[in-house]
Amino acid sequence: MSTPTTGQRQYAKTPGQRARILDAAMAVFARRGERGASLREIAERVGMSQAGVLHHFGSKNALLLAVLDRFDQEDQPGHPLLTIDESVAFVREELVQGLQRPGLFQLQITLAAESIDPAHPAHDFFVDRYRRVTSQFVEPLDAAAASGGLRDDVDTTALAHLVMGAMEGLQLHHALNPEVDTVASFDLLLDVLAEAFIVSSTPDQV
Amino acid sequence: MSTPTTGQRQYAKTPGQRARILDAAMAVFARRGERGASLREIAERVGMSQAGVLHHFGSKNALLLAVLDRFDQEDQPGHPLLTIDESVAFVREELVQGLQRPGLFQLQITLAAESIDPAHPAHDFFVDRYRRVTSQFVEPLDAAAASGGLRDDVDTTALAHLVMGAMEGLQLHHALNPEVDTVASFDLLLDVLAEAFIVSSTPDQV
DNA sequence: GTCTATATTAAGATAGAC
DNA sequence: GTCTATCTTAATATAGAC
Repeated sequence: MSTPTTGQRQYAKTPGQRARILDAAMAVFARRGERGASLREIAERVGMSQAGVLHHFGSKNALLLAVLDRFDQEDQPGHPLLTIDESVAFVREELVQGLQRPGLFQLQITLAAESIDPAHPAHDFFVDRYRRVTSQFVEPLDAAAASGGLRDDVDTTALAHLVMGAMEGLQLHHALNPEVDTVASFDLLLDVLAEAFIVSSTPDQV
Repeated sequence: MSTPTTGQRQYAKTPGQRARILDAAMAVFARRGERGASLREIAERVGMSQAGVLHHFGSKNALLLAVLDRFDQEDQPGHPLLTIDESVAFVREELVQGLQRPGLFQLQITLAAESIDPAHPAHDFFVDRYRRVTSQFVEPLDAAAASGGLRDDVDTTALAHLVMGAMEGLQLHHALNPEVDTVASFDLLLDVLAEAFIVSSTPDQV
């Protein structure tokens, strides 16, 4: 029963090829944006024709959605972020990783900025994504505030937006000027915030 | 001599029309990016044909450069920024203005992100721009550090990048989610930084 | 599955009338 | 100065052979 002869013939669309196309699409979208990227450039990277790429994904739009889907997974924390320490460690690690895999952040920034346009095919995705990521960050902050780990007069929402905004803005600057040390600036922010807002039994703890 | 009859006839290319086209181009580039914008959409806004627009600027690329030129001017401080207070007040005011003129910041973010691609026509402009804006910020910080207004163990470059990065990242988030209060988050940052690094004779001063 | 060939659409740019 | 008409190019997508 491994290859049914009845019913519609299921073309495997070999997962291997799909993955290779996704890799290439991710890189090209990251460099050129969705609007600047062409199926031909993606196809060229994979070593096939433009029609070959479309055979696997049907349309450029579907390919974009598949890329966003995978991006979302790669970007997900392995476990739920319950404490501030975990959240901070997670985003900081993302920043460090980003230095070695510039493609991931570049994809994020390039597509997110393009997506400001409500007519952009990834608009809804990014609107939703930022909502999710924000709450993922606000929740540990609120929990900490409730349990006394954080000064209780802090606007946790403003704080979460600040940290996320700084992270992304720094990445944008870094992409345009590699001299920008994203991690140094981000650590500066984390240190200052910790000093100002974290109520800690043992001092000097981030 | 107001209209010389000798020599090459100088078509005025009425400054009024040029300005109207620039306005429209700025708005459309801000919404769609350079790659997503079309001369036709710009022309439609002005109420003329695509060929009419090209008559005034020659090419889409030239139009883009004209837009960047004007953007740079509108964004320039009226006077040199000598102290930290002046610099901070200036960028904060920009942020506040940005809420009422979303087009300006949207232009900045959208084109800057597109420009990460070295092949983008505005790449050099933004690389240069970030260099300039950064030094405009680092200089007052260094001056303050030298004169004792700032703790002298601060990495002023990292600090400048942090402030600029936060500003832009917050704008990006705001563009995708209007609930993001850019000014609130930015003020949070400024307060915390001032508290941590500014050596002030009178306390509580930003 | 992958190719070549082609249909279709949309873009920037040019030519020439008015 | 502005228009219409057209050239040229490049893109997505489809059809059909292998």
